[in-house]
Amino acid sequence: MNEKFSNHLPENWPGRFRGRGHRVTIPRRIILQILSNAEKHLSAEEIYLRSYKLYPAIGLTTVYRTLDFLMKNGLVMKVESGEGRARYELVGKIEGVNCHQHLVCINCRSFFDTNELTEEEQDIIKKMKEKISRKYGFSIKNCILHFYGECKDCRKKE
Amino acid sequence: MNEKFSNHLPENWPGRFRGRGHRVTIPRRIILQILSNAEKHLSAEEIYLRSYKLYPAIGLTTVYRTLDFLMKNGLVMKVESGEGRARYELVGKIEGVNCHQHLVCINCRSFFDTNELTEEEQDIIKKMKEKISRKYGFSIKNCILHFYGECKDCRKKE
DNA sequence: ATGTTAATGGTAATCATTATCAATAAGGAA
DNA sequence: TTCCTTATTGATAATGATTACCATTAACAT
Repeated sequence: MNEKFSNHLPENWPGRFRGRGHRVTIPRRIILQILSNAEKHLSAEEIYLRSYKLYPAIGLTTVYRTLDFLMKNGLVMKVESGEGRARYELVGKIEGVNCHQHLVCINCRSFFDTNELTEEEQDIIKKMKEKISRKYGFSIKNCILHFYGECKDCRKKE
Repeated sequence: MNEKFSNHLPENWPGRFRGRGHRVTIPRRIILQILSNAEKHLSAEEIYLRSYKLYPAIGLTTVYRTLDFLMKNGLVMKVESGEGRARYELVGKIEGVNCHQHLVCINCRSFFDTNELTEEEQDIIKKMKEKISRKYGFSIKNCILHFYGECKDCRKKE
């Protein structure tokens, strides 16, 4: 199992929801489960297909709505990187730095997820986060470093 | 004039195009001009509206196609940050680090562009870029650091 | 067990982006 | 300069992801 994708949910997420007038529903459970087992970042449609296997009553609309809901509650991050559709990933740890890197090919749009940050680099980013957070009054929940360029295959073909 | 947005085009971009069987056309000139004068990152539609003022014959399709063309030729970077539409910015310097930061509100989707990197931080990112570049055979042309969170206004409203 | 209302799911609508294709114009050759 | 080839354009239609709508359902506080 890829360590990078072994994120798990915060201890008592159901409690956090119930306390705020939100409900713990089957779609929410299922989608969180799928995201926490995912081996890569999934698109809404991929999540829908996997949910459907576990719970055929689910609708695509609900998937979108649930992802949005989870995002606004700090459990999920939405990532758009030029493919024409968004991908979603679980935010494993609310506290602490969680900034990995995405490589995007500007030609074929292929997409790699990497995690090459040293501790020193994570630290720099953490400080950056705090500085910007203070300055703009933003409560930053997550970050991603996007690198745009040409992938190995596309470079060969030119 | 905001220093951050005073990027200008590489010296002889028309020559670079002509040498490769590409043509220097009115839409390409105009769109590059608009991007190089832009005070912020523009969406395709915004670019279209500004182009239209200078050259009403232009079509929206051409704007999209031209942006794509300029992107693949390393002059423009496309950025998607969860608004539902992409934004485009000029790549001022092909060489050198050019990694600024985008703040995106996961609630109202507002978008800020900042440039708070110290020289030390730019340096760290440059090294990261080179490391990843080597490891994955990617020719990285640009990067952006995305911070996701809640903006000042949305935090007040809760 | 019950009532309130948050949440769901099917369908239709929206909106950004892309495909198509005939017409146009950039720029090398004569 | 004029002509020819073909890269590029622009209008329209098509696509595909995401969102709006609304009647129905089901969490969960009481």
